[in-house]
Amino acid sequence: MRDVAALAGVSLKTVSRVVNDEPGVSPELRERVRSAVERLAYRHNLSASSLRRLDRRTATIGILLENIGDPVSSALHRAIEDVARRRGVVVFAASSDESATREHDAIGEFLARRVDGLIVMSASPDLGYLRSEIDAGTAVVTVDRPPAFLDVDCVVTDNREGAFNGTRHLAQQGHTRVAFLGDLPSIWTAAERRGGHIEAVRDLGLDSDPGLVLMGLHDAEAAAAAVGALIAQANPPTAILAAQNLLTMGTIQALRSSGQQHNVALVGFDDFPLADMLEPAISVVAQDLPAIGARAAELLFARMDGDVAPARREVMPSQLIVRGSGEIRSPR
Amino acid sequence: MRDVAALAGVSLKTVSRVVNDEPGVSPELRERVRSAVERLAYRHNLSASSLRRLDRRTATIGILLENIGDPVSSALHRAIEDVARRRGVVVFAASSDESATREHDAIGEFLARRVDGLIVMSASPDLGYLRSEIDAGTAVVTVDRPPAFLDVDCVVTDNREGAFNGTRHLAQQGHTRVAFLGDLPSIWTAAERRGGHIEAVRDLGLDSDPGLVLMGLHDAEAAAAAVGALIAQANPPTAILAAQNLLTMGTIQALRSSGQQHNVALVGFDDFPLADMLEPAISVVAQDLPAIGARAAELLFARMDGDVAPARREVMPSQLIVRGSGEIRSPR
DNA sequence: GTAGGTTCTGACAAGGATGTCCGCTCCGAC
DNA sequence: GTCGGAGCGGACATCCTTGTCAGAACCTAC
Repeated sequence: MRDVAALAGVSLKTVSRVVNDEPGVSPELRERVRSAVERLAYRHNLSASSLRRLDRRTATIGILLENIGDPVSSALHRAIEDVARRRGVVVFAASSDESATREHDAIGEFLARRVDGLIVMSASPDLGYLRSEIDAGTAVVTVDRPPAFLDVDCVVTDNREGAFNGTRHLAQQGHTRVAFLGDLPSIWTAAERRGGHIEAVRDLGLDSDPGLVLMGLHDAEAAAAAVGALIAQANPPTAILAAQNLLTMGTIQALRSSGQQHNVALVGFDDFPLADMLEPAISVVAQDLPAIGARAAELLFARMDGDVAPARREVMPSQLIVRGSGEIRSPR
Repeated sequence: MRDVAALAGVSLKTVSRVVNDEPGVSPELRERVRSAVERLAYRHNLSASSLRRLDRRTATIGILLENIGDPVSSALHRAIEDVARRRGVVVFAASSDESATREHDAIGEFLARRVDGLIVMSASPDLGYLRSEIDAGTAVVTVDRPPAFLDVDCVVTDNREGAFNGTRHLAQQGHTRVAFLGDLPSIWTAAERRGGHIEAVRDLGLDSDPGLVLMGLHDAEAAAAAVGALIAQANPPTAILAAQNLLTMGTIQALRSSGQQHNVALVGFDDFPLADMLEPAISVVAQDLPAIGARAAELLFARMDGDVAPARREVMPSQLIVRGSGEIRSPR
């Protein structure tokens, strides 16, 4: 910066004025400074700048998702990026892998770099440790799940209603024995979806066999094994609600390998590419991930802009997409 | 930090020593400082730290991919994250959407925040502008594509060989009219894959009808339309090499909607979930994305650690996965 | 008792930038 | 001729840390 000032024949302060687009610099001088910047390949140091400036902003946010390599997380990430980019804000991203300590560590790294805000798909049973950071001015919003022991905005899908609708849809095809496959019960969405399913079972008078509600399935293999066991039993379910992306995949595999894909009805949770190219095509309860991500980012930026309204919980609807697998009728 | 020092009854420097795990502090004092840090919820400011310290490191890297929401980019991102995390390095991520200016802008934002390194899937026809940054100490590695007009490490798949193998595989099933669907010709991988295909056509004496080589297809819809037109023509191809993720999807759609999925052979590029659940299951040329991402990150960190060897180009093999669609034999 | 070494600690400058404040020049308007 | 305001410069404090280096405290050995 000193070199730029020297080359342009102006003072440090004037360079700063030009770099920050502050008024009080004539167009010619502005141009002279810019060309000196160009010539010297000078790059503004945002760290030093944000250290000094009064608002202390770094124009940086951190996002912590379950796994930035999976379709759900990366769809959210992309949506957030688009909103952030419009404001010149850059995004740190990390994966928790559903580990509270990984999450805690990653968020610590973000905070050490003085992010202006955090968007978190929390794996932690207690986000209370963020309270002091919020008091210190860091904005926080959670996505996909509400914040535990912390009063901040969140954006979630109506998982309960989504699962309810999925099970009801299966009931409408005549099924009474509907199995439910869920992720780890510690995950809020998994518990909510189970809740919605059980509600539907109760309200619609379906078979409430507890052996049909399987939780703790976290990947396709576990789901496939569970489905294999389910359909091999004496009184098997005639329909399945697979309440997560990977569980749907595993269910499809298991049904096909046992040749039951046209006999056992299936509704998945979360849409995926080529769902309509399978035989049968897979009916799903779809979340609107781009909308969730974008909304979370908007809420975050609103907070950063000084919004002090009470914490909001925004609930986004899910959509049942009918494709075939969910419309297989009960043989009984 | 001043408050921590005051509370612990030590000097600023001693707090710094504790925070940075430097030697020369007695265990009792260390403990006293730590508890003061805890009590005051003090958090080390890495920006200020990297500003002051001699190595000027921020423990931050930036990665620029085509689209962090798509499976290829997010798989690379995840692999890079895992390597970075082991070193306590945090990752900025952004999408170029194949726009050189978006890429340039995003990289500029990274550099203004003084990233230690960059991993770039470059959409730019000229990365020369990074030379001054490299001289200034920023490490750069490209993935998926080689760096244009810049002498840095890169990690790429052997696209040419992959496409060659795909087309040869189709030829081995008796096909002589093999269509090629490629992405924008400005994308290096697309051009390479076309090159591999054309080489195979020549070497194996296949029909070299230029009307069978379609480039500039960037999404599933474009591919579907192209395939629709191809198979409707008088002398249609009997096999298709779809040289990109989305183009494979579009091809599957088009073949199914015309009922030709069991008649026209198909080999895709890039594996995808449920490829083995389709009918026919889809044969693909698969890249090892986790390996590419991890390797790129390792090269980057090696450079950051002072490796000054000449720039390397690491070429990773692809793998032909046989599932059915590529083994449909030619009717002729 | 002194010399010589550890071991620990703190004062001070520096890193790249911004905010504040004052002062100067120049120009046009009255 | 005076005045006001725009445009610019310069000095200095400050942001939060770390590198340097001098010095204090303590021990060991002769």
